[in-house]
Amino acid sequence: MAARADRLRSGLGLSISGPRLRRTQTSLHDESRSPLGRSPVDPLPDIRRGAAIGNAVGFGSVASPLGGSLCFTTDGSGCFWSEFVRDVRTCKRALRARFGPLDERAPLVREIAPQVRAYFGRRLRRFDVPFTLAGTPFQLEVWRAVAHLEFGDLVSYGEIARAVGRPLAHRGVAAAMSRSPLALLIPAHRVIGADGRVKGESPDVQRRRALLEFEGHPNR
DNA sequence: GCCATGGCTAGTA
DNA sequence: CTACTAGCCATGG
Repeated sequence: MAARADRLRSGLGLSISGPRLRRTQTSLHDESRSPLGRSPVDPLPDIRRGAAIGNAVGFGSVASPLGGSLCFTTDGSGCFWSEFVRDVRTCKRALRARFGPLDERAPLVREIAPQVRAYFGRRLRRFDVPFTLAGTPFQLEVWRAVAHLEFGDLVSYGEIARAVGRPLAHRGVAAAMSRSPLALLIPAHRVIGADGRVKGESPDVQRRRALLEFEGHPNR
């Protein structure tokens, strides 16, 4: 398991990779072209919890320099959902309706929030947090591989496909990306087309572009 | 199982 | 550079 992840990490990020941790200040506060890509209320529909229900669901939010905030939820063993939202209150309301009371002081929340802040401050290369993911075996492998990408890395769908041992499954990788339950924490924005451009046409691409710009890759 | 649908790709024009 | 084409693949209905 670990061997594959390591192989992946060392093998990735070289072909299309660009500058790392370079300082680029951008006008991401501009709400007119909001990078959030989703309405404040719709992020919850497809949350699937992988673990058993026990304690209250943990909740955390961190204001983002891209606008809005990154909100996330945790259960006993890991983070199982994260998304950029415009309005935290609305998000919390929806989450409570779905999961009941939220625990904003859960240990995992206290562990993850600082990392998110560090990322926004450009002080974090890669998130190191436990996930509770529900998905097909293929999705889990792909998500895990992508989670190893670091700040500023760029790889193609095909490279991820090769990394998980399915050299021709690039389209499957794309599908898995679009279904990732963890925005930012699983850095799907670092996976782009082999031609070096951001793929897709949903409003979601704006957010990925904004994140890439934040990480030093303008004009993608 | 068949079919449509994508955050795809490499090749060709 | 763009446009089109024929492959390729994991899901979900």
